[in-house]
Amino acid sequence: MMMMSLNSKQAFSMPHGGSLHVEPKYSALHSASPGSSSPSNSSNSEAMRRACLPAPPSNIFGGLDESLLARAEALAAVDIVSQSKSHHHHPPHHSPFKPDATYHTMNTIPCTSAASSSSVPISHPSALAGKPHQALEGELLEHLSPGLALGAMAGPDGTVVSTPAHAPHMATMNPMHQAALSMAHAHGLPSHMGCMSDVDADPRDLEAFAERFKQRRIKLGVTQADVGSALANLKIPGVGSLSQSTICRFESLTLSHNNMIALKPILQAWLEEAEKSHREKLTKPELFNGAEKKRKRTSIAAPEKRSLEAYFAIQPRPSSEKIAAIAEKLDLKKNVVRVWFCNQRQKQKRMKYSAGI
DNA sequence: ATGCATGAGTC
DNA sequence: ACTCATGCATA
Repeated sequence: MMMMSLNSKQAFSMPHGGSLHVEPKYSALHSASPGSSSPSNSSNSEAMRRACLPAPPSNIFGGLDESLLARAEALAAVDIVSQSKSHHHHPPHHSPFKPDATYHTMNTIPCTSAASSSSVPISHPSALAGKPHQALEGELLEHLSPGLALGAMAGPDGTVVSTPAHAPHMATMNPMHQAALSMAHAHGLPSHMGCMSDVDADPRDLEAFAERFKQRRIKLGVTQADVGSALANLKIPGVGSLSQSTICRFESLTLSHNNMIALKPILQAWLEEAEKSHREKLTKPELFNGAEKKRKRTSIAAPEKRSLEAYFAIQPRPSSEKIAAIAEKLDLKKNVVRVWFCNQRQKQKRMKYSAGI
């Protein structure tokens, strides 16, 4: 049984948790941070966020609650209307199943599929709305117009990526990083490149490395999935395999800053190993296999998603009750809604210098 | 490439 | 119950 595929992941997790504000190491005077308010970085960033978000100073919005919500809904509605563009040939797919398709099974088979492509036009629908709301409890739901959302046809197209064209940010974000992890240390490397240390955490370097990594990986004819599973063969203490998803996210810089930093040395180690092996025409395609059950992925229909986004813009951190209410309104399972909000928050935070928030 | 989900560690 | 790192499933 593959029992190692589980604990190996935790190797990178760091003990920073939510608001653990420690590890002030690293002289914070590397690269001047741009004007952009640093997104999320290590340690206390979370604490700060929390200290800022739940700030319902006065009820200046008291009377605006409704209008705000209405606006959110209007936005969602507009989306629906302005969707029938011109040429689109897609059957208005509506979730055929009730939002209850969430069966899961503990499947622990390492990646084995292959799929790799280039071009990474990352575009994220960052909802930049930070109105500290809170007084919109019951009303919040009273106003939602599920009829509108549900009634309107689901966007026939899958192209919902209305990239808000982010500015050509110059990178160099907050250099408030903490070195790599304790374990997972990259081993001695040839270092004949003379331009990178495995312990640096400069976003610019990360970006550069990710790019080089991808190119060289492709040159070696290795897929992201291959890299993921090959990682286990490196025998680095505490480092097991990773999924294609993670490799992909690393290459596209869609991981958190900390995560990028933690993974870099490992992937760098792999790259060097792979190139070495390649030179000597020696490959070690060690792959395991396993076959178990599958998991059905819940699919939230476009209309519901729009409503969720509208709510998110108003209140990114709804209370449990609110979540339950929203879930009911949208006819979704509460847990699905909760997870959706979690993922949405995570997306907003993920690395990738989003324009100025 | 990404959406929805799980689980460990926190708070 | 949340954040974070990850992963399966899927477009």
